Amino acid sequence: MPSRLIASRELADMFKLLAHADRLRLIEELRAGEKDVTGLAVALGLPTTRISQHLGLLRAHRLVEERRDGRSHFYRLAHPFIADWIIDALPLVDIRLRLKDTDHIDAARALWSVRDPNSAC
Amino acid sequence: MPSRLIASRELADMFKLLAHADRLRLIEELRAGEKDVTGLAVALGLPTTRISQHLGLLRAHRLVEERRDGRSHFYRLAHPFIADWIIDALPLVDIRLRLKDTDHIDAARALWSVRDPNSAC
DNA sequence: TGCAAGACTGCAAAATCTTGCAGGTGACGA
DNA sequence: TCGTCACCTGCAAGATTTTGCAGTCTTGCA
Repeated sequence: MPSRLIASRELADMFKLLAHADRLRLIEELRAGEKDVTGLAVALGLPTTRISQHLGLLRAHRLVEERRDGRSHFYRLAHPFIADWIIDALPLVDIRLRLKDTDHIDAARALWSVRDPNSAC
Repeated sequence: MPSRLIASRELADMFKLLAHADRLRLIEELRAGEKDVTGLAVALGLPTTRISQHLGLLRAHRLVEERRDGRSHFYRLAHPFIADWIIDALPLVDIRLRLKDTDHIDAARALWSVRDPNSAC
């Protein structure tokens, strides 16, 4: 099989993994550092079961790493660079929407770019 | 609705659009310049109907633009930057696979990065 | 040891995507 | 005008994802 085809499929798999708002928000949360499942569930306002399922996917594809401490499971980004790369896509979202007013994209960029994401909403 | 949530959803929509090997290959083909539907179908070895459907999606989200000339419809990338951004993700694919041997990813990077993609396979 | 907290997994229903096919539109040439 | 070429759209079957729920596992603590 040609390299070109392999690369497309592998890339598509990774895009598929990121093609869910919950999982993008998880990556965003983890950008600030490791967090346990309950903490993430509270931050996103979702049931822990769902968070756990998403984390299971991200973990299976080695985008996050797990550390256990007592009863808690702490997760962190395996490669924080991915968060920066996602931020790079914001201009494309902007374009895609063809907004006259790009304020909320700018706001989002600021939120994703801020040192401590939890200081803003 | 918070900006953060909007951005996640819009980003997820765009990732979803890119989460298909055929569509990634279309973007790759168009990186070299505009091409008509039949040309793309031949390049990818797929039926024109399917190509047309994929292009319809990409067009609806303004990732490609169309120009008609006689019976042919020529497509081009609305924002060629997207192809560069996709190339930036190859290291993540690499990591995701945790390959001992990254040769075929290197080969893919070379293919995506080459000036004229049609000179290589 | 018994119980509860924190998290994971399996499963099935619901939602979403993909794909081929049948049929339709507009442009070109005889 | 008629036929063909290049392409698009609608639709339904099939495949894949998402989601909630029930049940399980491990750890900490009394």
